[in-house]
Amino acid sequence: MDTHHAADPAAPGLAALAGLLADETRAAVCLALLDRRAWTGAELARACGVAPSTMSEHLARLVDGGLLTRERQGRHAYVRLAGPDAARLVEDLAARVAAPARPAPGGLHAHSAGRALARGRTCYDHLAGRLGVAVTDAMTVRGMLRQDTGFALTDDGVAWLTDLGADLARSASSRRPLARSCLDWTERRPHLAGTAGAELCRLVLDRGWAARIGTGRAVKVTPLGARELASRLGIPAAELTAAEETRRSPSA
Amino acid sequence: MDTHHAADPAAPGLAALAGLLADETRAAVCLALLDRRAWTGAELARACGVAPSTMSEHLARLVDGGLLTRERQGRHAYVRLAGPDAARLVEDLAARVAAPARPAPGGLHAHSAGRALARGRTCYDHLAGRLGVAVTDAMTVRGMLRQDTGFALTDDGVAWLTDLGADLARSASSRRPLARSCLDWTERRPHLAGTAGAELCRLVLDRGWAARIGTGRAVKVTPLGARELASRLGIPAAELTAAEETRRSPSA
DNA sequence: ACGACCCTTCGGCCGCGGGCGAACGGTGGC
DNA sequence: GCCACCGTTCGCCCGCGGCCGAAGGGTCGT
Repeated sequence: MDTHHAADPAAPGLAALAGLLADETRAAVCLALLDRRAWTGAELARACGVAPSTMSEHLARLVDGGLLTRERQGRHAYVRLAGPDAARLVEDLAARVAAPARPAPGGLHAHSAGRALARGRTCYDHLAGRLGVAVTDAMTVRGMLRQDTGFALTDDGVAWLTDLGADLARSASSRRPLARSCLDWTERRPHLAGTAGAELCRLVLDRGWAARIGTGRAVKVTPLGARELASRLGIPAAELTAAEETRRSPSA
Repeated sequence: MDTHHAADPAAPGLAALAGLLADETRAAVCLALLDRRAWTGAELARACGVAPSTMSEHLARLVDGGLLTRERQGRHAYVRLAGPDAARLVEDLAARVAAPARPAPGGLHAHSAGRALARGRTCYDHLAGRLGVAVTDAMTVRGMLRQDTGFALTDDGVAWLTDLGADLARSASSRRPLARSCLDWTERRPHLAGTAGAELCRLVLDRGWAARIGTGRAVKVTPLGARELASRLGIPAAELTAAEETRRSPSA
């Protein structure tokens, strides 16, 4: 008989899950896929600097582990994060590790792409960066979001989003929470995620209040969006455009 | 020059963090340490079925990675989870993997220790198991906790906990949230965590409303505790003792 | 039909790291 | 002072797995 000691039965599963992200290339893949787009193996191989065959094996492991899904279209095989749950796992772990204490001028975000990402981006399916944090802060100040005793929309917040045209019943069948906090890795501050965050992001992009920059995660508030959001949130439009690199305090 | 591609700079850190839990022995260590006690290396080595020298190396890696802290006392070196953040990381990952679809009779929790753990236990510093879920559900029904639009205590909930003697200002200086949701790995349902959950757990144990069974994580509601909690939560005491194995629906 | 392209499989290489036992130092009990 | 015990370090073995290039199969464009 094998000496099977009283170790927690969940240990093998936990180790297997962690093992999926324990490789630098696979971690880079999951981070890249946070943009919610479907990538081909060749694209990912190029982005990570490994051979297509190597990437193929990594993707097979990630798909097999349930983190990614693959959909074949003709001669292409697109891969994307399996869903909000998988995205959240990657976000959570990444947020815990990315501690660029201070994005000093000349430092990490000196290049324009980095600055654009810091200004505003999507975090899988919701808004992040200074844009996401600014909207979240404004909603908190206006009593739509309660962050002092947890993280939940108020009735006012639900009404505001519904007025805006958000379909908050969407995918309510799943156990995904309506509102949850997601820690921003540039701002180190929480912003709105969950189905409400996803709906808000969808609305903002659909109406042209913000637009994607290029093909990545970066988004930019449009003049129309700055006007509309600022008036509906009761804040100066400058807080949303945030052209300058100043940091604001949360204004408790 | 090396071919440094545009892979996310956070990838190495993410891989390193995941790598800490990507080994079965280290995963078992972290799960064992969820009981919030300080273990010696020898104890952990015995529990995991590896040599003391092997365990020593694992612990060194975990301490170095910031997940564990070590405190020396005489010829012993005690190790414990570094704090609520580290505990949360382990909890989150473990909850995502432990999917014992149905604790059928004769199945996973057939033995008495497993049944005791399913009834009630601590999850690092807050209550979990059917006990934790029952209290959380009761608080939700009584309007002390709002789960429909996120997860936050209501003003009533804050007052109820304060009346009970909870010191909710404790460690408010840190960024730890007052209330957050923690997914239970036996019940697959959320229960109260965060500083409020920790305070509630501390109160319940201090007043003898529940007592630890043996030296592990399992806790048992005392008759006094069943009376007190039931009357303060406005539910039948049977919901807390939960001697039988029935499952209740959340009663939205 | 042919070539181009994408993905996958396979064999081979190599380094990382988890495992052990032996040896060493530090602490406390006798 | 001696021994017992705990923890750590070291050398060693070995297997897993990340990496590549070569080869094969599938799909589309021409």
